[in-house]
Amino acid sequence: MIQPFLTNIRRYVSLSDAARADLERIARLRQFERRSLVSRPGQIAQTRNYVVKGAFRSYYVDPSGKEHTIQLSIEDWFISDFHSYITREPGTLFVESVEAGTLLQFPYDDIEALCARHVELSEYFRRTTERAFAFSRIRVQADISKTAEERYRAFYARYPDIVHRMPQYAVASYLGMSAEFLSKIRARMANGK
Amino acid sequence: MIQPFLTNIRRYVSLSDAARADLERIARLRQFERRSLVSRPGQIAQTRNYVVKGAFRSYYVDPSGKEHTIQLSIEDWFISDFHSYITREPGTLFVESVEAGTLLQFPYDDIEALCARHVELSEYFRRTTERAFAFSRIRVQADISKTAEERYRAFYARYPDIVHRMPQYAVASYLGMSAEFLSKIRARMANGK
DNA sequence: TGCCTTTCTTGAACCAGTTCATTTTTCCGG
DNA sequence: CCGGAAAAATGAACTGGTTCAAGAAAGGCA
Repeated sequence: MIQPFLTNIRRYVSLSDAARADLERIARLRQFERRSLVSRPGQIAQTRNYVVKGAFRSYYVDPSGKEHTIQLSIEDWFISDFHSYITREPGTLFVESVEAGTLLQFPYDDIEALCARHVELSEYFRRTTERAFAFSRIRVQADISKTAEERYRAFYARYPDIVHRMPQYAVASYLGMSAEFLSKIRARMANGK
Repeated sequence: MIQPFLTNIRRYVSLSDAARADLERIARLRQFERRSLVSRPGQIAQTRNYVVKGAFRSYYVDPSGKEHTIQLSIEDWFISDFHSYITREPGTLFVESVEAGTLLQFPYDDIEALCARHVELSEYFRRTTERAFAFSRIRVQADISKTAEERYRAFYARYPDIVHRMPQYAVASYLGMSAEFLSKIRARMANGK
């Protein structure tokens, strides 16, 4: 079950047997039913979560009660309240399974200890986080001068599987528009384009 | 001149003499006049840039010619076209000095070699990037349900020095509003609040 | 110091996307 | 495979912020 994650790591660094054994020792495999909570606001996110199977999302409920989707993740991605995980402060996000699925969970303290012990793990997380950060910035930059329709089209073209597996209102709020407006965009697209 | 950067590093890891010496060897100190370019779209960002002195900003010029400020940095922060630096692809941002200032520049290949050689450097960049990523997400999340005026008030309360040192249109586009609208917000605030 | 370019201000018209309310469709659990 | 609840669609009224245009102030440099 840990194989896909090891494959992911090997795309960035070469993994020693010692590091692999240590990772297997700290990893916890956890199953989630459809629509169940991985973590909720107020709790400190204890683990980094790698998606082995399923579809997950994180969202923020603002003071007025509106939901804002922060992240959408399927197989071979991570999902968590990352700010809470990093700062060790109570979180602000709901993390939930959209479908039934499985997460590989890695506790914070264990990961920190392993990064200090194995350079390649430190390097793996350094590089992947640098990439994630760089790509999140490019995404913001690309979206900044797009209309809502252009954002949806671009997202659909790049991640059709995510669009199909997530509820439409989650996609809408991820793309920064109301559910109603996304519905109208889709209606427009279904007709004469 | 490299001292402030070393102090920054020591907030996260303990730095060996060997690593310190290696860092000093690869660092390049470079001066910039007011309003000069650090890098421009089309070029690959060759270095990580630490601000020793001055005020810098990066911005994107979209297809319609509109400027969007991506980052505002003063002393003890970094500034670069990070996506270009990480992916080694041609950049999309202008990086320029707002005031005369000095950057400490670290070439990509040298940093990669040093991170492989010294775990503490890998750990320093891993931790700081994780934090930067976590805080950038929290900022997006906090701003998502704020009006333009609330975003400006929050930014001004947290970074008054940045607001004073940067041109107002740069702050406006960093906060995702037009320069005209920020001007109106400030007029409103100057009057009966 | 004074000039000239850049930045900031102000006002009016406009619009992309929201909000609210209702109806229709989908889909899941029993 | 059916009943009910959640999700999606649709329409009408509205609004926070943009755009355009033009004048006032600021501030760097000769």
